[in-house]
Amino acid sequence: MAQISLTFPDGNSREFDAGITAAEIAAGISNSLAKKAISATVNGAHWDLQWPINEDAEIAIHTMKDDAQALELIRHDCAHIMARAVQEIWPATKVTIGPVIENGWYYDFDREEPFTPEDLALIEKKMKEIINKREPVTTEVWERDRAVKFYEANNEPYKVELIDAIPGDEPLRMYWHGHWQDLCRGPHLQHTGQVPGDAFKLMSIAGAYWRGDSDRAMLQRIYGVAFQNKEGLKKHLHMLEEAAKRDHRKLGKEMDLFHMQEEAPGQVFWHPNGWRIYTTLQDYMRRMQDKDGYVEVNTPQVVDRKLWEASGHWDKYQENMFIVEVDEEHAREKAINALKPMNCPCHVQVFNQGLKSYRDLPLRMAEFGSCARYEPSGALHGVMRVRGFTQDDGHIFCAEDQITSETAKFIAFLSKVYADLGFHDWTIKLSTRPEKRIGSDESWDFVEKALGDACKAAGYDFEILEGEGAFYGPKLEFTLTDAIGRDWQCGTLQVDPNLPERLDATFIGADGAKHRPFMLHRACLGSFERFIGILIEEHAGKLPFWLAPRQVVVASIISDADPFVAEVVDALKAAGVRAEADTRNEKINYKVREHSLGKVPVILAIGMKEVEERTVTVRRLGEKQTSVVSLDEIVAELSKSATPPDLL
RNA sequence: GCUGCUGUAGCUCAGAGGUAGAGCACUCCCUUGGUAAGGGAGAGGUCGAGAGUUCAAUUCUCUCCAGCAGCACCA
Repeated sequence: MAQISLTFPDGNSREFDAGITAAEIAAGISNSLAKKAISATVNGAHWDLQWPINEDAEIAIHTMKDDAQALELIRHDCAHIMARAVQEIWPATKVTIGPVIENGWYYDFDREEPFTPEDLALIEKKMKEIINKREPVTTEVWERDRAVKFYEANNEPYKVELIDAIPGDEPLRMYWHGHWQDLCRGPHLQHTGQVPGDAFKLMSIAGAYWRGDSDRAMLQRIYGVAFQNKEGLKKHLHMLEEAAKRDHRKLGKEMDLFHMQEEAPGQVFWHPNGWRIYTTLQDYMRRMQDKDGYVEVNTPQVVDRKLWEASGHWDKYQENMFIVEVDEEHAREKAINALKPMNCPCHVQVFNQGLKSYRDLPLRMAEFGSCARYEPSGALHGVMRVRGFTQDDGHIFCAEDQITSETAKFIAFLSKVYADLGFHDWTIKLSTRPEKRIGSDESWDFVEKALGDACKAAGYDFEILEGEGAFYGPKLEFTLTDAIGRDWQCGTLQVDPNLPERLDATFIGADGAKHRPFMLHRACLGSFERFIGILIEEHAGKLPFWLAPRQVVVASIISDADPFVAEVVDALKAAGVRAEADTRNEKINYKVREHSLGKVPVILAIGMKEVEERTVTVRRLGEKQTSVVSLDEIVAELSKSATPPDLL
């Protein structure tokens, strides 16, 4: 028998017969390791304890203490155990796939009857039974024909289709959890009892297309989460509760920021409080862009389809545009317009007015452009995904040799804005040429390199998303991570040589000839609607003072203090602070509770003591402790807090 | 758009084949109270829209609209 040499994590190597399994190696080390082992890593690959090892390798044996491997196996075994449970309860159910995802797994089923929330409890109970049986997990490699015949005989057409999609040279692996069997890449645990029965939970049922294709069958997906122990599960469920508390739709109502209604689905009715945030943010962006050399423009909402045909949007996105038909009395033809879904074609029209010289470039054109897109109904989500929104849009018209420096300039701009808004954790992704594209490879080479170089020059690393670019050019995507670890793609910068061509934008070069400018599409916040949603969730409603719609409530403790309350409010307002009086006939407890729930950052309480001393008692949101400060002092302090970061 | 669920007072929700209820909010009265709900009274609803079944529908059925979760989509 051939010998192989295995190297352990401590650096020691030992000889073994080829074909030995990690389970056998573990057993050779100690009884307890044999029991505790869950899987191995063999030459970097996650390896099932049962799989033979046939060549020299570096090997490590894992136990539940190895988080990454443990979680993967627990979740993957949960998927199988859940599928087995479902088929035991409803034998006619067809199985499809069940991968591990963040925090858990899902499994897609084909079954006539829909699953109900009550079914989840049933399935969980059955899963616990299976776990308690501690049945062995076993695996075999099967011949293709045998596997296909097997699944055909068992009426599992989805599995047959999966086998067809697996490349011919890959072994087909069958796994058994007790008597139940599934086609699976593996690896898996040693027996069902290794899954912690108290650390998983079935979460929800949802529809999902077979193979993610909306033209194919709609399956039923069950989601679950699983961890190594009860505490992990508890922590996760707690995190979900926290996320629910931050939901901008809930906070939007509680803080009286905005509402939506049936008559205008996907569009926001901004209330005074929400509009405060919006205008504060917009004023800030306007100042920042102004400082960064942008000119601001404004372009029409309703634009004839001819322009959209010329830009190419009509072809591609007609379905998603709001169409406006105008039947003018004397017009021969009905005019067909569309609400603008984006601003770029209009910006090219502005650019095209008058001859442009190379001396005008780079021309940075910005618009807080209100756009309308007919988003599919199922995509709508609070203010995060809407049909009417305003982008902090901008287009930089430039020559090819300005792309790198303009990109670097934008990254610096964006980094300042994100920092001012409290986001320090963000990343860049570079999406490169897709399969279907226009333009020469040389031009793609150049532009992709320009974007990458600009990132590097600015000191930022980036991840490459191969083939994810737009058909006309590559793009940078800026993704920020919020306080509870969720990622939001906000900023973008896209190089576009196509639209200037289609809409015939030109400039006169130093050589006196006409040249085609490049266009850089760029946005920093993305849309105000969505970004405000993110801000609300990031801060759980407790916005930084300068962005808070209601900054200070001055509350009287006794009505004799009312005149001084009015004086304090006036002084704060004069100093640029959003202050309001609360002189209602209510106790201070009541007022504090109400304004705390309303996320007002500062409450100033005023009783007779304060009136006499011309002071205020300050209570900050989230703090129980109060402090007494003179009127002049608090006005100076809050006036500073209310100043936007770019004006400090 | 697809699958499933949901739609009752301003908000959060209960309820039932015989046309509705709670708490909070609101209005009025009493209370002037020192940091997360003081007491009392009152007003408030075409039960998402339309059609059907029924003696009778807000309740059952169908269609539509909107929302929620996920999928698909996101120039």
